[in-house]
Amino acid sequence: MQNKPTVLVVEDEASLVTLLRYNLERDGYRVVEARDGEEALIVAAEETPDLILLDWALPNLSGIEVCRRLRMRAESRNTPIIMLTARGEESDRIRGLDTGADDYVVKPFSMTEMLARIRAVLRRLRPALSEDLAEFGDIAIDRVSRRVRRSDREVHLGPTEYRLLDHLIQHPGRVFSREQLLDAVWGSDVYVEARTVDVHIGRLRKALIANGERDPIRTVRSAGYSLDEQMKVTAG
Amino acid sequence: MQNKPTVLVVEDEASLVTLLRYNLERDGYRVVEARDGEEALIVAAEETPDLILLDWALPNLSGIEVCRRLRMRAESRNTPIIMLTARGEESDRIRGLDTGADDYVVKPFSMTEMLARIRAVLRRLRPALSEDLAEFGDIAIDRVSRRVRRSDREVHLGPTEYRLLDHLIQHPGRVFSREQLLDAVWGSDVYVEARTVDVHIGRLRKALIANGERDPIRTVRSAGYSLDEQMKVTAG
DNA sequence: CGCCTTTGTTACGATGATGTGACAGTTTTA
DNA sequence: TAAAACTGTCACATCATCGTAACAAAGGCG
Repeated sequence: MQNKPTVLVVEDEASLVTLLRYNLERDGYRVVEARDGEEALIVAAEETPDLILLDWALPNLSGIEVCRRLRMRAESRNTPIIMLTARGEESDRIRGLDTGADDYVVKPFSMTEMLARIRAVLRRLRPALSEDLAEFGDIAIDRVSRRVRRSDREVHLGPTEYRLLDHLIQHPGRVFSREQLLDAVWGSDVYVEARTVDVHIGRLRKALIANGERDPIRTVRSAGYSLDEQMKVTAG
Repeated sequence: MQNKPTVLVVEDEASLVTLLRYNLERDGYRVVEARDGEEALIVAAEETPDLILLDWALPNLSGIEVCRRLRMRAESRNTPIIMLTARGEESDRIRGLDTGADDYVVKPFSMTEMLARIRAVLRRLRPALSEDLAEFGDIAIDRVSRRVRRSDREVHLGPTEYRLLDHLIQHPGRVFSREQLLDAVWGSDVYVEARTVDVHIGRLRKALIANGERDPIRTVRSAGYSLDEQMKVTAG
């Protein structure tokens, strides 16, 4: 399956969570849940979601407080947040969006509108995610037709190698540990050996350099892997 | 390719209209114009455009009001609408999405971005509006007579296979998951096994390659099916 | 240079996804 | 109303892909 954007839904009303999950998954997102503020902070750290839907009224920690704390952490500082508020709770702070949220939606909302908001926010803040086409040097990956090409040559990748490349290409140059890659590409719920990542990196390399091209993947000893930004300039 | 999609541009600033028309036509669209809200409603009814670009600030009727009214009419209920808003009208953007716009663009915008948005919205929402004739490589499907032919040979398809091909051909190259196909072809309310899609894909293939022609359908392991764009160029 | 850690690579059994024929039930056609 | 067409599901064969262990190679360090 494609590398889906992950959405964290923080909401205590179970029926609403179910509804959101159904529609979000149908629109191509991966959904993770949290019931209250504390859980939200934990899950946000574990999953590093691409977007957070945050209910304003939560048990334990208020939505605003969660929002504030998320904004203080390095890994979620730039994660888009959409606030859910009930009619009548629209204080000026929310209207001004100065709580750190990027948008807000008033309950009850139409699902069409919610999905449009999500697309809009993601597009504004995470262009790489909503792009149908991602390129890195002479490597291009088309997420619609699910094809990978390297300088006019079609490259065949297995599902895992495809997701792996997709993830790497979303953060060019950034080094990912094996654990991070397992979380992002395999999913945080599956248990596989960290060394398995090596094997798939190997398979990905093999497919990408089949024509004697330069290896686009950089190994960072005792740290992990990344796309090699050198390649962009040195490529030939 | 099919008939050109029609785009209705609702905008009172003449220079912007000219610019949009030029670029849209270059990208293969047919362009019709309206200067104000009233005219927009009239033209929308006459032309039944495939997409509407709607300025938020208009003489006569505000963009939001136009949007609301368009949404109330049967013939434009499902027409995608992209709102144009000026910087600083950000909060109105939210109301715009409430009203039923599918996307919005903040002025000033880059033309590249605008064209990309248009493609994205059309790709997401257009299946409803179909041309009478669709072609893909040497395959042609006539929606009026409900006939399918492959290079001068008439191909007989059952109802489900016909709808399946019809859906695939509307987004050539795009990979659909089994679930997406069930939603689109069977309807979102029926419950059938995902594997049923495989069987019908098989039947569709069998009918299409009865004369030993190339298989136009691509299987993407663990993802779904798509029309194989390679076929267009490789076909003989 | 030896020793240890880390990474690359291969082989292989297990798992999972897909293609296809058969079949029973249902709908449409003649 | 009988025949034909169509539908959804299953069973089974086949093939791709997966995860892991094992070993080779490379790097780091004294």
